[in-house]
Amino acid sequence: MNPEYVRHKPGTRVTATMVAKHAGVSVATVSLVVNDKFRGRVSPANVAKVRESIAELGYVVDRVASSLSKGSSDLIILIAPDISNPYFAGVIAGIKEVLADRYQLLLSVTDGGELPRAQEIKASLEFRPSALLIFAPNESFVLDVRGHAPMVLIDAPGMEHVAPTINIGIDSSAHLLRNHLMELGHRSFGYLDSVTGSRTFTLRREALMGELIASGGREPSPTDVQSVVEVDAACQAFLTAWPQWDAEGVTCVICATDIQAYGVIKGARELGLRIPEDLSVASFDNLSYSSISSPALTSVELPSIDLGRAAATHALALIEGDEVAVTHQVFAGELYVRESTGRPSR
Amino acid sequence: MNPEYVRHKPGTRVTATMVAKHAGVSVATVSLVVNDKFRGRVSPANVAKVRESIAELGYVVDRVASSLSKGSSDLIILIAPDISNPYFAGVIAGIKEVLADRYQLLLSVTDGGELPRAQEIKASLEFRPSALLIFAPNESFVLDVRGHAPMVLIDAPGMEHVAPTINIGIDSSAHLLRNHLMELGHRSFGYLDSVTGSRTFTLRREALMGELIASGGREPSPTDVQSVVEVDAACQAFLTAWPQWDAEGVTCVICATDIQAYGVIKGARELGLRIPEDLSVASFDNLSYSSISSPALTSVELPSIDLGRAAATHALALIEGDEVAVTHQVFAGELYVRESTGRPSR
DNA sequence: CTGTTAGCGCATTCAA
DNA sequence: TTGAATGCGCTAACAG
Repeated sequence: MNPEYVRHKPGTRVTATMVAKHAGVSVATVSLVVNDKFRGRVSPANVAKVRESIAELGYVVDRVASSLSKGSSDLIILIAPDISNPYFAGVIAGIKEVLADRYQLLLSVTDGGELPRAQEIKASLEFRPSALLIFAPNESFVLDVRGHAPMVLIDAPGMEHVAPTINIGIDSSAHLLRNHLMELGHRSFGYLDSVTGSRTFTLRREALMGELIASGGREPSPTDVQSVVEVDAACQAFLTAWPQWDAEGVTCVICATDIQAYGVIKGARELGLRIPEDLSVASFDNLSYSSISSPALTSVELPSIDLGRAAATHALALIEGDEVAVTHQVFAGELYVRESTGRPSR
Repeated sequence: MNPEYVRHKPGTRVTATMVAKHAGVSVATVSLVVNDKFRGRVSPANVAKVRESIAELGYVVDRVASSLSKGSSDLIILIAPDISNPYFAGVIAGIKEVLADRYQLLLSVTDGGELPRAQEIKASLEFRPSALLIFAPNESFVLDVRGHAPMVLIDAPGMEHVAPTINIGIDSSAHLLRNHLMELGHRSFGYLDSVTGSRTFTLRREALMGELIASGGREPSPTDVQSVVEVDAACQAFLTAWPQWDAEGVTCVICATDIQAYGVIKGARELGLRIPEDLSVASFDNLSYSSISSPALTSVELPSIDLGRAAATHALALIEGDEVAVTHQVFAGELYVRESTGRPSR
């Protein structure tokens, strides 16, 4: 009961026909004006009249009808598994930078910890997007969807044969981290994985643990420790796993993401463990918070903005129909050594 | 030159007509089946045939045409100023929880630090959304837009007369923080604001500084210290302001957001300032990282998930056309006192 | 139960 | 330079 509100009045919508009538021209003329295609096609007088009428009536183009007519919406859809990870902010920033005003970016966010499902992708396809950017898919369902719209995969190692892919240099990152940890003298490693078994995460684990074990390290049980990408969930997972890990001599815990590493730090604090004296912690992402956490976190940078930029650039090329020479790009990250890793004291 | 790719082939799109022909039925029947309205209207045999054809041909509904025909898209648009603030993740989670599968959530993200502009909102309107959720607007342009679609404002203090609004209890939050800081003995306060002069931020500052000054505190120059909501930007802003603040006896810096407080912590660390002995830091948001920062951050919780839930619930009610009794909700937050605030040593 | 038909609002022919 | 006509693919009302 707030009479002062201007409530939504269905049926009140202003159409091009109404504008045309108001301006004394035809719909075609209105269309030309709103689409900025009137040069040399519409008289200045009519352009002015149409613009006045648009302003006066408060007309906005119906993009739905427009898209139907044109056969495609100027929409690029990003399907991402878990926007709660601040890592995405960087990716999104990179994408938006490239798209500018040419395309609207639509985010289709799956639920926490879930992978993009076929359903999500189908639903996105319904919008007739100009292109699809899919983050960290792991299933072959992407195959079903090919051919419907230009598609670029982001952080999808092992799927380069399916569609153009922008990847993170997991192997080189893992290598950097391994060198660092082995040099410090660690030999027994716990690993906190992400629950979204997407390929990028299994690969982070495999690449790193593979290297560590090949160098003489070992991974004690439990080996299936995982959580969603949230501080508290990761903390819980760590607290549950720690007694066994501790018994088996773990001196270093590596996490799939920085956020989870924060959870481990939190858990370690609760247990009274000193970092890095009693336990070293390292992870992937290098979020900007990692330099001010307590202790500051040793982390491998995964260049988010670059990923976004490259994916968007690639998508634009596909839309334009250009033959794209490079269909697989990899961005390598750097290792940032901070306070959370040190020599094991035992 | 990757021949194995299935490239996007324009014109290949499968339509309901093709499905109908393939299944030996009419388009109307296909429509009924895909929209789950076939009970008692289509024979089981035909339902099966249609479903088979859909699977075989890989048909997906054209939501654009569907929306045009129905007169409305099942789309709810969230216009947000700065998705890089992890605070949004909570809001989005709350919204998605309520919308479930009934509506698609479209995020229209403005550029870093920018407010939702009229342009953004106009562009969103073009999609014929079922509802609009607008985060932290500050301009009266919202007035121009009223009546086009159901609209709910989030974190928009002072705009309750424009549209239904879901707010944070800034006053009570400021009050809690003031009590805490005055009790500790602080009297001279620096304030690091957000650049997006949206009403929620100016209010955070006014409410808090107003109370502090009324209680005998003071705000030294510079008073216009602000940054975007990013760690490094905030760090820079702090480093620039600090010499003067220091000279004028500032013992406590308050930030508009946790992220910015992390920047202050980072800057203080660079300067060799001990927190809280030399400087206390507090802020608004209470992100989950604030409990593991170094030092852990004293912060006022602003309940993000509740905001999202309430906004979505309200939007659904507006869409259904229900007369909504409560058009203005406020969610109060709690104060979390941690290590970053203490008695001033001078 | 099923098919036919008439728009939805716009962009784009094609004539004038 | 302009306007009338056609169709984008689908849904809803209707007639069968």
